[in-house]
Amino acid sequence: MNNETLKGHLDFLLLSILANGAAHGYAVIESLRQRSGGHFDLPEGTIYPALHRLEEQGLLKSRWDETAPRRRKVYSLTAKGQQSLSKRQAEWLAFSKAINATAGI
Amino acid sequence: MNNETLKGHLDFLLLSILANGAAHGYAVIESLRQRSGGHFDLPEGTIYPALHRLEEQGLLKSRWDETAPRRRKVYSLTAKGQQSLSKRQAEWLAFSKAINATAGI
DNA sequence: CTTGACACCTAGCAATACTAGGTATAAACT
DNA sequence: AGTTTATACCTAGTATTGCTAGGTGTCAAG
Repeated sequence: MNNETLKGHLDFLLLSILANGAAHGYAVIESLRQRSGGHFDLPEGTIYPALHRLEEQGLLKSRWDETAPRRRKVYSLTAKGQQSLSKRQAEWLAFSKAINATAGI
Repeated sequence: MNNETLKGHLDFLLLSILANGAAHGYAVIESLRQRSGGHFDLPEGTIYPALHRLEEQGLLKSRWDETAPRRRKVYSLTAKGQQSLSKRQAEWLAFSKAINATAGI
């Protein structure tokens, strides 16, 4: 909720969302909310800078969709982004396993 | 590893460790390493400030053990800490579930 | 014609794990 | 005897990052 638990995991979520197909920022927010069952209801000030970061790192690429009624910046995974996603998924599984083991769950 | 994935989850781990019995800081580091299967090999500069923070918040209490060959500051859970642990465990379960759902795992 | 949903953006804040340094004792090795 | 290693504590400063709080603009609905 209002704590810092998401830190370091947001990029993984964004890459996961975009692995299911290109999407613009606002739609990413909506997907995050729906697919997490309402758990991840994140403000724009969180998502947009994160998308910019990932693009700057070469994990995402974007294009402006001018055909839509409103201007939209559509993001999609690069090959490097796909690679990073696989790596991050493995890291997440190891991380959550380690937490569970440590916490005795 | 070297990323920020631990952020916001360390307190939960520390409370979990100390729920199994009082321990001093150096032993907590050792427990974290062992119980996580080597995944959490955390530097002292991470653990000591975190323990101080938790004590300041009233989740831990400490006493100096002078009987040991070297001086040791032994931490144990308070009632408030026990409560917080239960809450954090539920939050962790919800969080990891939400991540898995979002990532499609 | 104003409210709300859509759709983008950024400067600064707050929190936190970590780096890099420090002190000190006991055991083990050379 | 002297040096290294493991034990055991500490803190000032750094870097990253999610978020707050503001801003701009379009379009549909009331």
